[in-house]
Amino acid sequence: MSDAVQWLDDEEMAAWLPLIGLVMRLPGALDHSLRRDVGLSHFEYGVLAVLEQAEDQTMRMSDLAYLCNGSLSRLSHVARRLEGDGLLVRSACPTDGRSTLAGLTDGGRELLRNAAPGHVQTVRSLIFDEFSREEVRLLGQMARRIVARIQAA
Amino acid sequence: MSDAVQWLDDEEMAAWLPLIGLVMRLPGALDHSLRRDVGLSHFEYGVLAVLEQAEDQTMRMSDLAYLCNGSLSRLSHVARRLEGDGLLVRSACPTDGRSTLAGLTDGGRELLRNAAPGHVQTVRSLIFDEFSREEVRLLGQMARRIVARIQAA
DNA sequence: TCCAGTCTCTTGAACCTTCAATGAAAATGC
DNA sequence: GCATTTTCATTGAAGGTTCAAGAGACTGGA
Repeated sequence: MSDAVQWLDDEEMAAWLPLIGLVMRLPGALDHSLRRDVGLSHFEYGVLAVLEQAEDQTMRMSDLAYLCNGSLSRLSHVARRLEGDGLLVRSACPTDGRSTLAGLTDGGRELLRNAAPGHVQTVRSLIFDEFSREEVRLLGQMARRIVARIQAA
Repeated sequence: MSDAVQWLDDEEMAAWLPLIGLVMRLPGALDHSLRRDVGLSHFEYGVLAVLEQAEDQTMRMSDLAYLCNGSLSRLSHVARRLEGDGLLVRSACPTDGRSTLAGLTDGGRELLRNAAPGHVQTVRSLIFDEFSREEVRLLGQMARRIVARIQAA
């Protein structure tokens, strides 16, 4: 029986612990600065930001959830709150009766315009000020490969 | 006035989006497999795992919270639940009346023994099976630098 | 010694996410 | 066509996290 566990060795541990630290602390850090500056969580900000890039600033809920790295249920709850705050509108999809389209409102656009500079500055100070061009490329590539693994699982 | 925003260019975006994807999806993935296998969240598992490595398998709540990448409040709530499940005990610190010591119970040790192999396997399949030795070293180093930035902020 | 300030931890309320159930519409298979 | 299955989205409940407040214990200076 070869069910012996291949434990993490010291080198692997020395990489794993900081990685866990990163994934556990970064969302909180982003939440904190966005909440302070514009009263939004990072996920809420992400929803609006993704929508802004979309054609007609409109997108199906499922696609939006996928691009925002969240569950459809989570997005649905968040969309209800954002809609209540006048930052987003939902409407029936004309071509598929099952789908709902989420669209950015003028209020949503304006909030993004106010929020974006501070958020970019936060992101720069946490990430891009620290790394060289080449390191940034590498970091992105590694993150992409891990996300692919997660999605495959 | 030089308050012009230095937006993220394409290369930076191409790194930032996957990194966000990573930090938003990895905790959920770890939660999911641990919840399925042993009924614990990743944070709960982390609390027990950190305790296991500690001297006397005992540690002050604040130190534990720090090493687990969570707030003291979060740890306090979690410790109450873990204590209720008999996985952990809290006791007064003999040398500092403000502090509380958290210690691993036999039940906690046993649960860890059951949970660890599957968890290591999950981590391997998501991270270490994907990267070379050198890449792993780099990933850890980058994560460490970002965490340092977060803590400095 | 005393007291103001700080540190450690807990608590309850508010809020958010997850999970499972549901309903409606579209696609599939016979 | 019709029944079945799958997809899309919402909902309410359960459970977890955050935030602000507060209790108790230590510290250092007057």
